[in-house]
Amino acid sequence: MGKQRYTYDYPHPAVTTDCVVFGFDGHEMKILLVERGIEPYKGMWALPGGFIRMDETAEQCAQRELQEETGLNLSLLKQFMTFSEVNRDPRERVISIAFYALARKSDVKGGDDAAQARWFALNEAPRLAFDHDYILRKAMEKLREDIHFEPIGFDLLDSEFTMSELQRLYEAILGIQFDRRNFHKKMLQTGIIEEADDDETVFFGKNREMRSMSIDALFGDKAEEMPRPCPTSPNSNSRTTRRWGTKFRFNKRRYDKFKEDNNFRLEF
Amino acid sequence: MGKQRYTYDYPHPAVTTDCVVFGFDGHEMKILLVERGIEPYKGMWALPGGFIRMDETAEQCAQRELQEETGLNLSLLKQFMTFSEVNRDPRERVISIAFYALARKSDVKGGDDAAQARWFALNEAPRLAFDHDYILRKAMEKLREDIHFEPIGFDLLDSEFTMSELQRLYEAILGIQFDRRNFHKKMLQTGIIEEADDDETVFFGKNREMRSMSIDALFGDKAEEMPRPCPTSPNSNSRTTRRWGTKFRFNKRRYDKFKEDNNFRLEF
DNA sequence: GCAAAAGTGTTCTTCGTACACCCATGA
DNA sequence: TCATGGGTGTACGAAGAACACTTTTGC
Repeated sequence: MGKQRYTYDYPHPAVTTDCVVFGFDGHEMKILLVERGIEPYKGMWALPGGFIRMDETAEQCAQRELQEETGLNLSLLKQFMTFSEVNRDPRERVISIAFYALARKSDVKGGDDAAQARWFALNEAPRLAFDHDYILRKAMEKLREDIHFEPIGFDLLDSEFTMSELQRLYEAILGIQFDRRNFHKKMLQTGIIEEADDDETVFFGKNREMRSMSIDALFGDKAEEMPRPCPTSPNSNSRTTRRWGTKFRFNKRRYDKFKEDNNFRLEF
Repeated sequence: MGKQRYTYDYPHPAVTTDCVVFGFDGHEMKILLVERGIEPYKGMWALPGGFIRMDETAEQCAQRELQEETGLNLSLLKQFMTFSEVNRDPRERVISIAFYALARKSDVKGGDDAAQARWFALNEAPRLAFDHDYILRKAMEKLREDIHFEPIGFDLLDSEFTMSELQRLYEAILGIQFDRRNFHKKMLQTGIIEEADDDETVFFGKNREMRSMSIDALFGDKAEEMPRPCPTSPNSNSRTTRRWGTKFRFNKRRYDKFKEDNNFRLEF
């Protein structure tokens, strides 16, 4: 059959989505790139993405393209900016709606169904096709902003994680160093993470009187009567007194309540 | 000459920009709407905006359309979200890149070059065409977020303003009430506004030691040796001892420095 | 003259931040 | 055994938040 063509009274730009997928391997931030198989920029690395279809939203398009090109199926894609420079694509006028997404550690390690997709450490990424370097930088800026208000860090870790992993993650995203003790206290104090040791919910930290925490800084304050594992009493079920490598998990329920209490504003 | 038409191998959506223009009359938030002169939604109110041209960016398009439809020429348009629902326009597939902008009090009062443009109080706005009610709500959410980090409030006031005006503005945007004294102190303490009384720059507040201010709250703290107009000494040039209606102005230079000192993160 | 808005300081509480030592693990 | 990383608490200073009375202006 003959090639179908589409005609309009006025010129229309093409519209694509591009997706910046962040990952964290426990030590540094990674991004997922695909190698372009066709011109333009054939052979260069680029953000996964592609042209929007007429029957899908930008969100659906980004998710589909990500799945097709990298094998990753991430449901939480966050739109952060639309790029509309006139000559950003040599073929024709292309406007790109950009998203970022967060992949779990397991995705980063296992990953790469698609042969042409690869994880790169942020500072080892090659130059990208089109204006994707710029898009990437904007995504990183947005991620830094968002982490002040959303507990996005947890989407980058496995469901159970150590406090040090969490701290390294925040340090990697924000590019600053935290005091270990202050970070630990601050995180517990919010009440949105809990010890994952036993199955029963141990109530750590105080939950009341929580206003706003300046993020800059995720550090402690005065420890206030928090129940702690007493090392003297022999813990029955775990024979080896495991005091190291304590695992924590994110408590979504408590986070939602916390946000509600604080007028939906949460600042780490 | 015959009607020119534009043809593509693959279907292309139409792309528009829409612009949410906020204003503040000293007491409540306003938005600028235009009445639609053509179908669809003829006669309804809508956000100013229109189709993008092939030789302009989305930002340029938004600025141009705003000028054409309302007579306002605002240079600071902030892109906040792109709307891509499949059926948001009955004519064809239309993707809209949305911006918000801030107009000064004088623009709100004088305004309306265009016959079909009008300012509405936020809570008195009619139902809007297309999905513009939704876009408006998203713009308001974004404005609330942004005010934590940017001194956008000042773009809504004239260059000189009273502390009460500023407070009413913040209260209108954030939907909360502040303690007058705490607000006053907090604002001066940041050092980014100064008294506009004399021409000479009076150094108000302290500029050092400024980390992060939780916004929720723009209130005071301990007053710290700030030079204040002494009411006993007769002020020479103004015969009437004017203690009320003190005007302030925004100090951009000091704001930039402040931001730099704080790693480009500013939280009110 | 009365009501409504603007101007101004102090105190207490909470939070941020700096800081040091011990224990476990693995090379 | 030595180096590295994890685990834990306290004390001080800054910032947040609550609070009342007086002066002016406009009706």
